[in-house]
Amino acid sequence: MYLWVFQHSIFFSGVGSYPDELNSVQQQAVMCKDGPIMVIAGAGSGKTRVLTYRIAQLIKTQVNPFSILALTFTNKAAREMKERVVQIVGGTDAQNVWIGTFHSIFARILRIEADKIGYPSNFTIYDTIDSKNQIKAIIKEYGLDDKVYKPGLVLNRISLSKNNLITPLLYSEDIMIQKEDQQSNKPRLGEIYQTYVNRCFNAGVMDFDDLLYNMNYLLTEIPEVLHKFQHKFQYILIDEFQDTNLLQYSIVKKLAALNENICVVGDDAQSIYAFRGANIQNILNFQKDYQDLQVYKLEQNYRSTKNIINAANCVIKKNNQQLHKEVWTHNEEGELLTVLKALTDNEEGRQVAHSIFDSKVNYQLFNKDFAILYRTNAQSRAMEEALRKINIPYRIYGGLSFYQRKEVKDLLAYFRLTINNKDEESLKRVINYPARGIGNRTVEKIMVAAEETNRSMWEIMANLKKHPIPISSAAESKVLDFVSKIKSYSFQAGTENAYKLAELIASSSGILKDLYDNQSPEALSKYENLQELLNGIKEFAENWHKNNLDGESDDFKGPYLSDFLQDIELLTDSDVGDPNDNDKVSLMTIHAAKGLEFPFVYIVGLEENLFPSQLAVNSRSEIEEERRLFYVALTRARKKVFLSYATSRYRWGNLIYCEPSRFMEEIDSKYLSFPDSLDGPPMNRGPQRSINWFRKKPKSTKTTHGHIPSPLKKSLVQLHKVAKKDNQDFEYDDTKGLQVGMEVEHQRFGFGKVLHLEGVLPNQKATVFFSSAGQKQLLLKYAKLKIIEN
DNA sequence: GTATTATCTAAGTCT
DNA sequence: TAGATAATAC
Repeated sequence: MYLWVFQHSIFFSGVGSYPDELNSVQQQAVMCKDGPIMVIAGAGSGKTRVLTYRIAQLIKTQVNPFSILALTFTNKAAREMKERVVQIVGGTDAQNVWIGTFHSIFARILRIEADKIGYPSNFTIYDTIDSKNQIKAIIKEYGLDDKVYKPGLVLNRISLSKNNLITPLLYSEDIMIQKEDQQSNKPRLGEIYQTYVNRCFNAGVMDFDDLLYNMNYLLTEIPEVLHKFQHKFQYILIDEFQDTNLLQYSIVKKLAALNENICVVGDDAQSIYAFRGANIQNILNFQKDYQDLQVYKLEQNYRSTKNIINAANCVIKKNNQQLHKEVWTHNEEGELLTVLKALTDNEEGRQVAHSIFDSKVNYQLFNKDFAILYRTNAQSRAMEEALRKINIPYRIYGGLSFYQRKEVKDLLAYFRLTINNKDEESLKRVINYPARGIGNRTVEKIMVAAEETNRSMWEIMANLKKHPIPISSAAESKVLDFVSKIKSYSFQAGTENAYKLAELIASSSGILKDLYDNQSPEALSKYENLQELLNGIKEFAENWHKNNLDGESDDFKGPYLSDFLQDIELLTDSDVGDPNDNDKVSLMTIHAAKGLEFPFVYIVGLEENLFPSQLAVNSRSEIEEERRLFYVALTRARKKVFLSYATSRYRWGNLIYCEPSRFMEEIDSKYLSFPDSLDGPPMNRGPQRSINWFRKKPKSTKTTHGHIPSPLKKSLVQLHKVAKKDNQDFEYDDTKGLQVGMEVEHQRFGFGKVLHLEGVLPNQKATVFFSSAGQKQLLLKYAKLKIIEN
């Protein structure tokens, strides 16, 4: 409380402006309190700063934090915004502002209002994998060819329809759409769409798009809800407005219709989600829809060097479709952008890794100062391997997240089924895992019965006694066992603490045992992942208690399992960071990098048909989107950009030759440097050569940077020691002369004793007993065992 | 109904 | 290359 007063007194002493923190345009955008406002914010021009100070300023002028709504696209952006508001106005007020992603805020509202549109408030959420599986099942039932009706494409089309407010009915009535589907030989897409929507509804489930779609539906169909939230949210702020689609815009417009206190911030040059229905048109429409709109342009960049800004401007200039804007900076000129050329994708990885190593030493930087950005997730592997080889810690954002791993999804499916018995994808996932004798035939019959009666599979299963279906009595009793097991979980979900129940489910469902009994290394790591998930729940429960102490601290046992599910359902793994251990190189797609900044940025895979993507090269508008993507990538960097490409790479399992990306050529060469190839790492060099290369100062840094910092030598020696140690331990196979009875060490299983040997050398197999992991059969050429003693 | 093996085929970006 | 699916054996 004291803190709160203190913070506010500082505030009021500032007479309401922030000359030290904000430039004049930023100040105007912050101080202009009421009415519609649009801020066109160039890259690095302090857009988040405007948003956060604006929220602070609103609170300062006595606006109730509960009536401020700030919407972002990513959890990360939301979290950062919240943190920064906390810094300015203090904890309590900031916590009360509704800051979140479109999806999470709407999910929160829908939980409260779900019954008004026929959903249970405990609805569960399908992620993309679940949605695809559901669609796959429908395609199969219809007897259609899933090579024509590719589930991913079908989902895409359904998603785009929802985001453009096209219902299944409108879809099947639209002549253009029907013609399109006929031409692409997929006339039954509309039917699939309708069935998919029905199934989700019957299962009490929403997919990502439904969270938006149903929010809009709620506001359209239930006037009392519309009025409630129109009155509640007096001030609305939207981040990354250029990425909103029609559906999102429709919702926002409805919410803001009463007060018209809406502030949108965006940059058309950074619109990179048109493929998902994002509509640049929204920016233009906004000007039409709000006649008394105030527009502010932020053009001064505070992030990057002149060279980077100039290079980025060269690129974006090639686009026809754009609002006029001139981004400029007062920052230093900085270094030229360095172009790296490699022969293969793996070589590219090596060069980038070595260049990072080198820059780290030359400029005395941390790992976390570097980011490697790529167009597609598949490119991360070469980078990972190279970084691992020279022992540079890294962290991958995106890709297959923790929550998308099979074993994690399996356990979560039990949780989801516990909370929402009707959740069909979760049901199908675990009904026979671990194996309990309910086979495909039985499941199919349940699905048929569900389809015929327009009910969920669960309802069929739970009413087997009253409404039998043609399955064997053995199968029936197994199904009933399963039903009663889930029912007992569901019962406990209302009384039991999340962590306790989660543990109970993990063990009594048999998942943990199944993995434990299977002694393969894969199962071991899956087992560990589940333990990690359980630990996560434990931590969640503990934090939850801390955060809710002031509230209902009576003898409340919560949080419940449903609280945990709601907390994680919309998380992606970029949200599961470990804050204590964050000195790591970041690897991510450019899409994921939007809104972030790093001192040194490596943009890799700059090749035709990769970046720009081959799927985009045939249309002007898609090429422009790729170009904006490149613009986003360039403007992530503060100090220096490296552009790299390979002249060949493996794709679809075979080697293809690549040409440098057109985007590189669009940068005026006066902003580029091409290091003499002799100075770069030579191809196929052995470990000896690479060490020499490290020691030699590369030309690129020699010409642009004056001196080598003095601790260079020391760090070099240290880093090499680490790298070497790692290699010696497990890279070399020194199991020649391995005999029964010897003590060995394995990278994962630790110490063990050889019980048995069979086969001859290239394929020799050993049976080893490990104290920590039990008995294993290992192929020597893969296991990389190390002999400890005889 | 279950487990193992063989074959296939997919790889664009996110909530 | 790896994960998913189909085919096969048990």
